[in-house]
Amino acid sequence: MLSKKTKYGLKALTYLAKVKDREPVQIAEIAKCENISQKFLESILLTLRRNGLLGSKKGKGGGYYLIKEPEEIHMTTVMRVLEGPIAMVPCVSLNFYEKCDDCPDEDECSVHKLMLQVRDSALEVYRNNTLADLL
Amino acid sequence: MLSKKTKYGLKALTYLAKVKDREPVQIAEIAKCENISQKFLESILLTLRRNGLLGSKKGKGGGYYLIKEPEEIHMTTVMRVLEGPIAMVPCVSLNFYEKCDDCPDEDECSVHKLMLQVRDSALEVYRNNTLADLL
DNA sequence: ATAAAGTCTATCGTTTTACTAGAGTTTTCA
DNA sequence: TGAAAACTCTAGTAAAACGATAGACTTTAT
Repeated sequence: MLSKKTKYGLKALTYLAKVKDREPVQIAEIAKCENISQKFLESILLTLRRNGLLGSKKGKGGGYYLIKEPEEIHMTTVMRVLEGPIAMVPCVSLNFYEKCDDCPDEDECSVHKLMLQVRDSALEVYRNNTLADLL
Repeated sequence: MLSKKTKYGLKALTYLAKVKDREPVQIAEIAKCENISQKFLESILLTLRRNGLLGSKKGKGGGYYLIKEPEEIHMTTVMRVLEGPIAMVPCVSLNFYEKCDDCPDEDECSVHKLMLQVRDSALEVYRNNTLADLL
């Protein structure tokens, strides 16, 4: 299941992508328009900023804004930042690989075989979509 | 993330698919060979049986066995039984559709757009794989 | 009859999720 | 310059899900 965190994060990014001239937008505005708990959204925007997807401006008239153009923001990045590994199993993860402690031989493992395909197909979708494609 | 339940279930199905003549295999044997907690495996095999994927024979010499040929067992079925909906979000689920309570318009929703594609690509993988393909 | 094996219900500890509280910091603008 | 607006950050928490375990019960082969 997609976490609410990812869902809200995507919605917020989309919202910000529609803003003209990358003017900073206040958390409260996004939260209200997208029906998101404000405090929760705060922490989500914070992680997006820490991971280089958003910029922020403090003080009166401040807020969050996109740092890159929507065309440059790939869904692979967004998903990895918000949701974590794209693979459903660590043993087929590109960025977060981990060997299974059960499972003596990966090449013989049916789960491995199947999940490799699932990862590749998901990856293709995420690679073919930027934030601009979702507007 | 793929749940252990699904992982173990898949391994057990694969194990059973390799058995000659569909002889019943005891839980303990599968648990031992695949490094799975026996009690946990019990409950998994039970749900597989309840959902028509396995048969069981009670008493001495009993156990679980495949009810269909591996070629007839599609991964779509297995995944839905063990893992639940294939879609990452209820609003794009074929079998478990639910409207989002936030989100006024699905067609305008960026999450919806993206997750539709992810669902379709996953579905294609699961449709193209039967248990026989994983041996 | 007895032992082997599946069935079923209940429980339990841990982790994750979704969210909240509240204090602190920075910036703007009157 | 000072007060208000707005972001930053650290904790914490309730509820749900997950992974696993315990134990009593039922069925069947021999």
